[in-house]
Amino acid sequence: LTVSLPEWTPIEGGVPADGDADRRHVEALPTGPLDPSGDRTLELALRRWVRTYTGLDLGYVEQLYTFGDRFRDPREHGGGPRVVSVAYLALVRESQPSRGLAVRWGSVYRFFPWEDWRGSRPALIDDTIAPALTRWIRSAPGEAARRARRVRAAVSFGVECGQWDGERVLERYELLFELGLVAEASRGGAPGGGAAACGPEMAFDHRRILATAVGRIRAKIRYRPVVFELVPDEFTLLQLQRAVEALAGLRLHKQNFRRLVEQGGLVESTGRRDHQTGGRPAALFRFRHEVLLERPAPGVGLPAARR
Amino acid sequence: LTVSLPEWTPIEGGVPADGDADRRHVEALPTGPLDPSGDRTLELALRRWVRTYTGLDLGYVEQLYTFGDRFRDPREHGGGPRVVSVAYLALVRESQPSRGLAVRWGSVYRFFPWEDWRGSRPALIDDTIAPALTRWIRSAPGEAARRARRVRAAVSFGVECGQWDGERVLERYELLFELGLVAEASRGGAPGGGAAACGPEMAFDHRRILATAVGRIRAKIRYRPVVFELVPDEFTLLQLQRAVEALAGLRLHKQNFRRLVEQGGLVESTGRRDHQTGGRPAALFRFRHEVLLERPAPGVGLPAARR
DNA sequence: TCTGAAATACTCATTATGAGTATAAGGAGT
DNA sequence: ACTCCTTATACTCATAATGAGTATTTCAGA
Repeated sequence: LTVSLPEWTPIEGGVPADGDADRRHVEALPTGPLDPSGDRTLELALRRWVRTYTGLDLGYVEQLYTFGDRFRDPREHGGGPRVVSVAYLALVRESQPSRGLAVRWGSVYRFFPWEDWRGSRPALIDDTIAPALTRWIRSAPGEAARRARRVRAAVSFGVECGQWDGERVLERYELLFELGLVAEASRGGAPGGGAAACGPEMAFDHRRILATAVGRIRAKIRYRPVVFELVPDEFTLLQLQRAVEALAGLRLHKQNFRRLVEQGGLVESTGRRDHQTGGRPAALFRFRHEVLLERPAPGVGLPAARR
Repeated sequence: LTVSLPEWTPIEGGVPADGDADRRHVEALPTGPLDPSGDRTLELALRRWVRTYTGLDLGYVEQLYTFGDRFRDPREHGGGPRVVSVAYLALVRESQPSRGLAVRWGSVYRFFPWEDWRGSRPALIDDTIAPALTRWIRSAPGEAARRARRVRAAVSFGVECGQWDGERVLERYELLFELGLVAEASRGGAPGGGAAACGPEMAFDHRRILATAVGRIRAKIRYRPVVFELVPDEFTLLQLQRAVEALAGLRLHKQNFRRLVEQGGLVESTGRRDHQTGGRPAALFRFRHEVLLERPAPGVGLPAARR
């Protein structure tokens, strides 16, 4: 699961001029201005922008969210205009932009180490986050506030009751922000100090945007067959499973995944096989587009929770 | 299921001046301008606007979608500015705005008669929509286009395979728009003529916005307990069911609904009973907030589809 | 006290899900 | 050719969730 990262720190409202090149580089999402008299729709404007600056022709695109808080661009403090950004989420197959113009791919989970449970429960949670949560709960003013904080910690991180809801990415990020555990928190007036305890800093509110995107795609995968945007036309079931796992941040039961996807009519065999697997060759499958006609919400059904 | 409708036709970017009062009234959603130097967040701006113009203090609010097509406000043709609207969806209990300042409630299904299956399969579908779809499919240029249209009709309206996906509200609206079956289609250059065959006209692209909202809330109800925003603090299970049915546009099996909501831990009895039911008095329930701690996605689980 | 109307309680078959065990089919090394 | 390692694939089985009923209870009002 990777995200496109420009080599330059984008300035909302424009691709940076050469004069900005020596500014401190902070990781950021690619952004660009909207030409009001330009494209017919926002989505077309986005596609054109991406084609221009990365050479990539986007396939699957969905509008994510519109971010319009005051001071999300700190230059607003100095009299700069209020910057409202309409964020889009695109799924692309390429591992590299076709003609990478100052853009590269980077792992999403580098910015959200606590979201990747594919190996095991991330150590960061027990080492850093849980103690900070406990302190935060204890330091609440009054019993009612303490209860509220306990509930919030439990819902977001599944402490105590042992539930982990993969889709609450944004809630977790915002809690960590308040706890001062993400680097950009010190900018916003929250109790800073934690510095880069939980992943590297991102420009402006871009980590919030990315958290929104991860949460959205994790939810979507359940009821729309969007994974297929991320695998080649022909794929083995394990490839498909790995893609789902990357999105969900979870390991899945291989046999059940196969049953789900095969008996659910999501894929059909091509008859060919892949011999690069290291073990028994795997059958190659393709997406069955007809499933869209048959079932209202054909997703890949992740396990509801982890205990 | 109702929607707030201003008595005036809103002008994007402002509450209408008195001079506009004699313009032709077209049904519309309430809209207002964003003061860039005003509220801290878009949501706060929305809440303040609604409080000012309707006296209503909104509870549940979620950002819906950002609409930014060119010419969605036709005055753009005459040199007007490009209007980008960030739409929000709010759920409110009141049946009337507290001090209804030129705003009233109206049924959503008046604008989407084909979406209400609570009684039975809407006659409009067989009488008007299905024949138009058939003509539209037949008139496609070439076999490939004809197949594509057949697929689209089948997915959206569940013709042939008999599947009805309640959440595809927007897809259906857009298809009817292309078919010229909604009144506002004639404005957009589509083959007009159908006039008000499928519900009354709405201003600008407001019916598209409303369709987006209905689709969104129908999806959301499955995995978040949002229905409770629409019923009193204490309610009978039938009241709750009626609220879900209004959103979903479907009749539900009463006994199974009870089982779902009761054994799912979504509600708890208050001990009191409602004697206004006409039959055996119904127990009054309240929402169990603790369920948010226990389950990751506590929705009300509608039946997947209708055959 | 009868009756209609709803609420509530059960039943039952079917399907979906989570977690395994067992077997098959390749490659690499001997 | 044989062994071993690795991955793919096929089954099994208990449990939970779902869809569709039937049966019973409890009220208000005639």
